[in-house]
Amino acid sequence: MSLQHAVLCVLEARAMTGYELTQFFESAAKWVWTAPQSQIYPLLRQMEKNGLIAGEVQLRGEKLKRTSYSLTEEGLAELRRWIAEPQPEPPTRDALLLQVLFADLVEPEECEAVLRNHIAEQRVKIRLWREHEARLLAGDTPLLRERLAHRDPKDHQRIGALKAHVFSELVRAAEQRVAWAEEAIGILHGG
Amino acid sequence: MSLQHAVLCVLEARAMTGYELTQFFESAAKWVWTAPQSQIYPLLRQMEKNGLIAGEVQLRGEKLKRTSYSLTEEGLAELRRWIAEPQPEPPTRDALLLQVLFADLVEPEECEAVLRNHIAEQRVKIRLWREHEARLLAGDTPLLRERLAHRDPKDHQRIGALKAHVFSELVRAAEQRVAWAEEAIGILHGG
DNA sequence: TAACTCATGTAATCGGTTACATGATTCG
DNA sequence: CGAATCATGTAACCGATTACATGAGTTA
Repeated sequence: MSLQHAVLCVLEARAMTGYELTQFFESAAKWVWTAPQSQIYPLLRQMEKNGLIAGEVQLRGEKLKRTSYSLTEEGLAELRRWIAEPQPEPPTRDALLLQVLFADLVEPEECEAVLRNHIAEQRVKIRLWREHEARLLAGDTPLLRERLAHRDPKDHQRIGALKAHVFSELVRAAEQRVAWAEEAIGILHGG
Repeated sequence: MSLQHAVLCVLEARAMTGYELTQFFESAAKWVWTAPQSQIYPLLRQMEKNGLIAGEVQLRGEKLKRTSYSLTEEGLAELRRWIAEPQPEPPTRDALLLQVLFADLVEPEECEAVLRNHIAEQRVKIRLWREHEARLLAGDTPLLRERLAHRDPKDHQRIGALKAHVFSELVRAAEQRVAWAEEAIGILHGG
């Protein structure tokens, strides 16, 4: 259950409600972890039960309650432990590579269409990640600001650079993938 | 259920038993799709029920039966359909990137250890994939030979090149990842 | 004969996906 | 007033993981 640690990461910046976390994790492509709304709420209750986070019920209007969750000491300790521990590498399961591996079963044009579709999707992601990278380098995302607020100012630049570096990896990986797909199209047509 | 299509891919080369398929999909790192043994047998029965594959019971010795599965017409048609259809891109869920994103919560040395561990793992994979790539270019893997046997000889070179290109992507992606991790270590120490 | 490989099975559990449901509040 | 947003929930299902179990055939 690694969403748990992704949630701990986000809550380290500031307390959030299930709704806010949902928006965060459903804005899929933009970030490094994704989760649907239906996973968030049960997980939050479970994490609270385990003492990793603490919920504070607030009132909005007359009847509407919302629960804002924040990290406990225990939650922060668990997060630190997790960050410093090597995680098992996920098994490879890549549908596109499988499709290209057996591309000789279909017409070259069919495979080319699949690859071009992939290229287009990667380019969308590249654009989003690049924007995010630039904003991180400028120290300009809301979450980053809130995190920096309780860190030593002399570390601010380094922290921002490290975060931006993460998104530069996403960008470079996607660019590499685009270049590869273009080469594959060449080979398809007997290049 | 995409393991289904990975199984169809493998069976297109030649008929196999559940045991053979298990070995194929459990030799994890080497290939582009992974699955544990417990997934294989139930899936094969289900695929047979759906008419995608046909099982032929063979005898080994007195009592020992084994079932060898091969593609049906329907299975091949489904495989062709799947290969030519764009697959939804998997959501990003990258533990290492998450760890580096929040590396400022731990000591730089702790994060460096995680990154060095990652680099070592990538290097192992790179070596395996490179070997496989070379063998594919030489037309030298058992499965490739069996596939080429029932394809037009004038296409052999192109098919091998395309398959090798897939593994070159795995290699390049892993190399990129290594380079990135090394840069990250530099930034960690305030470079 | 003991160890290893061949060969097939099941059950519990987990994390994630899809889909549906409900009601309050705010905004145009 | 109606639409959009805020806010939380549940249930069925799927693919994958872990772990355990069984027995026949082969080899040293």
